[in-house]
Amino acid sequence: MSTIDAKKDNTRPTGTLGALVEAQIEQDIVEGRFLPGDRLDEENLATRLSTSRTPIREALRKLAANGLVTIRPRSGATVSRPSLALVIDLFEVVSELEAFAARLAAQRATDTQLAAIQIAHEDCERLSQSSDAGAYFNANLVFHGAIWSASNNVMLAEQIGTVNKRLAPYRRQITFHPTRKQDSQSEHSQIANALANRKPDVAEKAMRDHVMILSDDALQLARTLRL
Amino acid sequence: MSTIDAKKDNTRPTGTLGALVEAQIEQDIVEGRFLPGDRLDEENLATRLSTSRTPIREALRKLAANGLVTIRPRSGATVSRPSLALVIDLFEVVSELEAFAARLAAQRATDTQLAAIQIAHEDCERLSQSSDAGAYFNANLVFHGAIWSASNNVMLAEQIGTVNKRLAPYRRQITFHPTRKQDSQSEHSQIANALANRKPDVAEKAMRDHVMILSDDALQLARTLRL
DNA sequence: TTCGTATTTCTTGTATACAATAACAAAAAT
DNA sequence: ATTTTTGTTATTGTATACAAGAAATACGAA
Repeated sequence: MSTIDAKKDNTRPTGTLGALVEAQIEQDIVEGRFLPGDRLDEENLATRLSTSRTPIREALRKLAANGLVTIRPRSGATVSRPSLALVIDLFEVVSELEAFAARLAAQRATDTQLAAIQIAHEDCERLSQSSDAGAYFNANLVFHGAIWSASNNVMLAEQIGTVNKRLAPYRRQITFHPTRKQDSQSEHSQIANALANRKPDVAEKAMRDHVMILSDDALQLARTLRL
Repeated sequence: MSTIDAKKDNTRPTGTLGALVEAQIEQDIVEGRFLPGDRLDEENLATRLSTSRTPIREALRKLAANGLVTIRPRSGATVSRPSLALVIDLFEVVSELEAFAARLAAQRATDTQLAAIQIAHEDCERLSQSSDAGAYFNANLVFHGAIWSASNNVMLAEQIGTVNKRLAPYRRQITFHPTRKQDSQSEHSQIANALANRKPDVAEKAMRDHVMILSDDALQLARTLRL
């Protein structure tokens, strides 16, 4: 995610310590080193990142505003653990947003952007054969991110990024399953095709279906894994 | 907004001072007492709200995460003043989200929820005649909020709320214009009708058109007013 | 043993002190 | 007069100290 997600945040990425701390904790959550429900002890984090509690607190508050962290007053912060109902809602929202991004991309993407999508798609194809699950996961993100970006709507891309971070733990699980990779790639092909031919309706529907299938599988997996 | 927007935030509304401060500043921005571009001096706010800088800073960081405030490192916080391009993008996103909410509401709203929408619509009708612009603005929010809520997707309602807060200064301007009220009400009628008859496609399209018209007018007004 | 209660400890919330840097102003040079 | 440079001021960023409350533990009673 880090590569494509150079989102123009409202606080410059570099410069202040708090921003670095925030980025660090966010990465730890999104990349699965902190799991949903994990306690985020301020002093603990402060010593681990060798700062005081102040930047930690500010980072945690910002992450809470984005939904990645849940703060119970006077009782501490934990990695958010949304109920199944909320996860379903989040997937529903993101499928609609990504579908809209696909539609816009079909209408507005520059040829360069379309080419980037195509390349990302081919990378996915290639890596779907390989055994490097992590690499495939990243390539997958690049493909989706190329489409968000090609929508040429900055706020839309930002929103999708935010929601997806909250879903990262669940998306991760499913993308790593080998059986899903096959189907996923064929769905990607349909999307890439529709975009290349600039068919907004087709692209939108293909993307919505793709994310909804992903959602169903992720939720089923989450249930069996008692996640 | 405050009435319908009892959103289940990740930090309890009451209890901590920081949360109160945040709510206060957010209100000041959304309700137009702080304008886009206004400087938000920490010490200033601290004395005005009779606390120390610490809760102020935490509140500002959270508001920045939601996009309402922009923080330039070592240079202070201001009320966000998105470029015209970004405002267009935001309207595009919110029109799609609200359209989706209308679709879901047509599919899933309980009869009680549909009744609430109907009542909110009638309140709008009544107040559109009156000269109390503020009251009409609020009734308008209640109508829209009733639909978000009737989508029965908590995350969708939350997202729409967040984006709308960022657009509040622009939406405010246009809703207050008398000529717009007429058209707006007829559009509301179409939406309310589609929902009452549970026609998802019609409701979705009516809502999207409604918000897009609002967007166009708001942007045109913003241009003439050099907002 | 188990439940309830009181006490203790530990973590968070708030205030303040200090350090660093950006904005501002004044002065000098072109 | 304008621009550059330098010094001053003011505001933010970070660390720490203290207060208040929640969680954990130990103790006592049933």
